[in-house]
Amino acid sequence: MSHPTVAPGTNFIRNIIEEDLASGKHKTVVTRFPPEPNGYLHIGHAKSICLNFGLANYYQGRCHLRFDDTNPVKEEQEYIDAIKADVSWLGFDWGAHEYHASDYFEALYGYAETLVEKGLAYVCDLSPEEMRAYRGTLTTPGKESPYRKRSSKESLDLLRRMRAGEFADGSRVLRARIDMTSPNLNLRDPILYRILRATHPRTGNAWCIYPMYDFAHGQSDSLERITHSLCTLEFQDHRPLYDWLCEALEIYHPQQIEFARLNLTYTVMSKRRLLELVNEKHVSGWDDPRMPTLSGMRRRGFPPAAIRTFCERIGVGKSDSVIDMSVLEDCVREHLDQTAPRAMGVLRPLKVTITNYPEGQTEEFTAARHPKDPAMGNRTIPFSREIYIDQDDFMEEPPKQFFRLGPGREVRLRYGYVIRCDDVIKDPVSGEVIELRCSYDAATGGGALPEGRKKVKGIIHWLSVAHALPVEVRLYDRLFSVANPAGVKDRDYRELLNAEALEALAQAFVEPGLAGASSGESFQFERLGYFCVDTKDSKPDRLVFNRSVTLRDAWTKPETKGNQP
RNA sequence: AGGGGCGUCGCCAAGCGGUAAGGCACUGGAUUUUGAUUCCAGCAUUCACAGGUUCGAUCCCUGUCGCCCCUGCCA
Repeated sequence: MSHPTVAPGTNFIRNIIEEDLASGKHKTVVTRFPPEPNGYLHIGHAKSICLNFGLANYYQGRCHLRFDDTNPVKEEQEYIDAIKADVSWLGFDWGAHEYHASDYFEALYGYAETLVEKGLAYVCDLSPEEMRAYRGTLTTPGKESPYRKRSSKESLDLLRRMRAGEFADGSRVLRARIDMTSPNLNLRDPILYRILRATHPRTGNAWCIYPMYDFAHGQSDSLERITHSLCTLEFQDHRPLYDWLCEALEIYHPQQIEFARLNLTYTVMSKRRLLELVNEKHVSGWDDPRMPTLSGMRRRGFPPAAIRTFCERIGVGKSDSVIDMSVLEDCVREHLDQTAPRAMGVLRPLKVTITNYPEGQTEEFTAARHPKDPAMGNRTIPFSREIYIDQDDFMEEPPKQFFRLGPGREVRLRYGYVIRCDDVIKDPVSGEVIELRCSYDAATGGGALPEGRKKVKGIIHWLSVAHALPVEVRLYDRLFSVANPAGVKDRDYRELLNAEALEALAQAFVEPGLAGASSGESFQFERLGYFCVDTKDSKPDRLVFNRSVTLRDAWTKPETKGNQP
């Protein structure tokens, strides 16, 4: 089905599957990824996708993509399309197995009549407020609805008329007859069907009653012969109901297994909050590169393979956990380091004049596209009298540990000459350093080091002013300024957004060789990080690069790296 | 005594009665024309705590403590 991914590590779910296969309970593994199309997929969904598809692949079974579309007021076709695109991009193929809970509406309704006929469900006329009052509380039992004693015959008639549209929205519901005194609230005669007049993305106005999650999910699993139904921890309390319904209906009974959802530092994972960030324009959209959505990460330049590696690396368990963002960043670097061609880019240009280099002269240096992959070939980099270096690579009063450029200091231009800073030119008004006047050592070209010459420790990137390609670079960082924005008491998470998560640099430059870079293509800007051509705003004559992630940096002090707890 | 879960290194996570894998982070050091990569080395005498069973317990039993989830006609 899908191309092989990372071999799954051992975890409690695999152990269960191994036992089921060994005991003969199952001969094959059938899983499913069941998104509700009410938002875009995020990295938390990726964990579930990789788990479900990964398990199916590993055991040579199959994994279905099933939309849990039972609430038409929140669901949209746009989300269905986006979800499919994201799952494909992540590298998984559901083949012919695309399903929708709405495909089963007729079958589900049939199950409802069956339950009524068996005396296991009834139509209840309590109002929502009354229903709440009758439900009891966490510590006190509920009360039975007066409609609970309704005959099967009457309930069946009412159910059919509910479907026929004879009653107003919210006026009646179908309930399972279980136990109003159960300590598990989900078993206090849960609602199975509600009356709701809303246009469904797929069934249009064919229905005015819709099944609840509990009466759709497990039944869909059963119809599809899912062997292992994996869901997140908050559904643990629903499992007794899942089981009760399969038993009551006497249908194929899949096994529900719960695992902990993913939490990542410096971001939020709830669809509600992500939707708010989009609607309130805190970000440019679901695919804003700062978002933890798959579409955001795609635009940010994260390779799908890196996300798969990440999902494998974090493991699967049942304890609430928060994964450090550095784990994801490491996965991204790991993949990009191997695949991204190198190039030089100057983010905040500082002009340098090589005073002893002939005016009008140009020469070209040759450099490998990748230090470890000769197959990627070479590139040529033009050099001339005036170059740009990054402002960060010069300090007027450098500390001893700083081995880049400073007054009177020497530094090596990557792939080029060793230069010495002779003069620092400042703006007479602002005092800002606006130009450096340096001299070069002609004997050091292309990395050469003449006999007896002291080795230069610092190496910096640069670009010839006359040849540099002007581009826009967008520096992205973590969305929030605190590790757990959703967990900060008395502060709305929106107040904790990292104002520096996006910095657009309109005056940046890159090697002329990048002129033809294609949309989405990734490069490593040497010494800076990985950058990709933005898929939305970049134009052939005005490239826009997004920073995917910085390089590891042993120089920048830890406290300035944004790693506070 | 509402119910359901969870508690192994800063963050994840293996482990399933025989004496604590691995990853991230961090700290040293080597290589390096990216302060990158790579490479070596270090990093839990201890598994929430207290008892018990056992020759032996992170793994079994009992109790305690801590954290998470559950009172939508959401999923």
